[in-house]
Amino acid sequence: MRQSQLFTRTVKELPKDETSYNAQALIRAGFVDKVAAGIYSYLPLGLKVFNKIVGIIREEMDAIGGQEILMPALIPKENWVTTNRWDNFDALFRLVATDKKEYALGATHEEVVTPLAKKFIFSYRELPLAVYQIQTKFRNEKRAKAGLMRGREFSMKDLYSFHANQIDLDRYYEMVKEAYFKIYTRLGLGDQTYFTYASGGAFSKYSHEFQTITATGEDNVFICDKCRVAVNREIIKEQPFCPVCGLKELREAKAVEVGNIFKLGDKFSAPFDLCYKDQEGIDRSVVMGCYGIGPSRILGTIVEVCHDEKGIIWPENIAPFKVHLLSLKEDEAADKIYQELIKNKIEVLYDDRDLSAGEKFADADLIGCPYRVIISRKTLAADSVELKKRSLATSELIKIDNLISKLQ
RNA sequence: CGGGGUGUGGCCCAGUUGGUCUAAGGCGUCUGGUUUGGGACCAGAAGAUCGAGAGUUCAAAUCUCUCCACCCCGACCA
Repeated sequence: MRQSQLFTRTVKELPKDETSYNAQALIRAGFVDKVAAGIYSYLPLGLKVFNKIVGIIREEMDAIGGQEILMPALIPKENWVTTNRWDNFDALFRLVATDKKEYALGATHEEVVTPLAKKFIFSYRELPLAVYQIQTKFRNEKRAKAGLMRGREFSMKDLYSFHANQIDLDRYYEMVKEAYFKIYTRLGLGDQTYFTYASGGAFSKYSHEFQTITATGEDNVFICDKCRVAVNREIIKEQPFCPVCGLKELREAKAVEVGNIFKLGDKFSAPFDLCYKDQEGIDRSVVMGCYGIGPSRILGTIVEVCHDEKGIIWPENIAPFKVHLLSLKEDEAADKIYQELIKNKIEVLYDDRDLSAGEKFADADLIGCPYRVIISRKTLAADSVELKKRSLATSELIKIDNLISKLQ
């Protein structure tokens, strides 16, 4: 992508009214645009990152047998009435159409997936089963805040699993847990993300969260460094202790919830009467689990975790481009290298704009591609380019002929 | 939802004891020129119903009322 053609540009001034780092950086760098409180547009750079996050999540869901579907955002009132949530779900966006029919925008999809499963699950032979979707959720949060961290419209991967019994749910639950760790590791959040014991909310008496440690997090957790697990402060009665080893000396930290997994049991299969026939021909309730990850919140979290005073430092797996190629008044040579990178399928943002070096450096630091390649009179005099990792302070001169192999 | 704060060209903002505001400056944009390894410089230009509505007044960005939006703290958060 030639930067001269890019839809967005960076801005120098911090956006007014945004104090969270992720909102400031993503808006300044042109990744997102705020439409209203908690409602954002994804611009070319931001959408590239978003799609990569979603791609990683999709691969790991497929790997544990999840089958991708897409359910509607517009959900009829009756579905919510069945589970008593039409009146009891505060954050539901309810709406009345001109023909007086009532709907709610999907805040979660148990009310759709359970009746859906009822159409295909009849026998123990069809279990277990897992379907997931990556979709936009709508929740009328009392207070949207912190950029992408808590929006009214946000993206969510929600996986739902269906089992013949609790034992099989427990088995699959562990598989999902492992898959989630793989996801966070691939997203570059592995080191600071903890499996966390939390309250079950309206679904069940307990649940597990994945919490990423960052100062801007909304949650407080107590970490056991020995077991690499955490406990959410919300379930602590008197003194915190590690639920795995019992240790009482735990480290307190701010964290953001980047995933949540629940054992639903028959909370939803019961009201929708989702049953199967077992080997004896007896009707039994399907046992369900649900598992969520918010790609939009993940995007904001990564920016909170991965940045310095100059801008974002994208983990390589999700960077909008692998390489930011800067031409310092040497467009002819830079054009050639740009074509060479494209030919070798290396994602490159090419700063071909007629701007001063300082501006190009500042933009490259702000946008945060993992590798910066500079072509100038100085480097060409040595048949070289300057290669610098965004995460490091040092740079090196390397021969143009060696650039591709160095980047592959 | 309770408390606090803020709304002025595309962006950041000055001005708010009513009067010389015909609204200043910076960024960005456009034109011309000089520059080119860390957000360069000179000259010129375009661009504003001062969040919206109502009111007070000879006179409102400035005062009053109502409403709206956004941010922060708290509560809530399936």
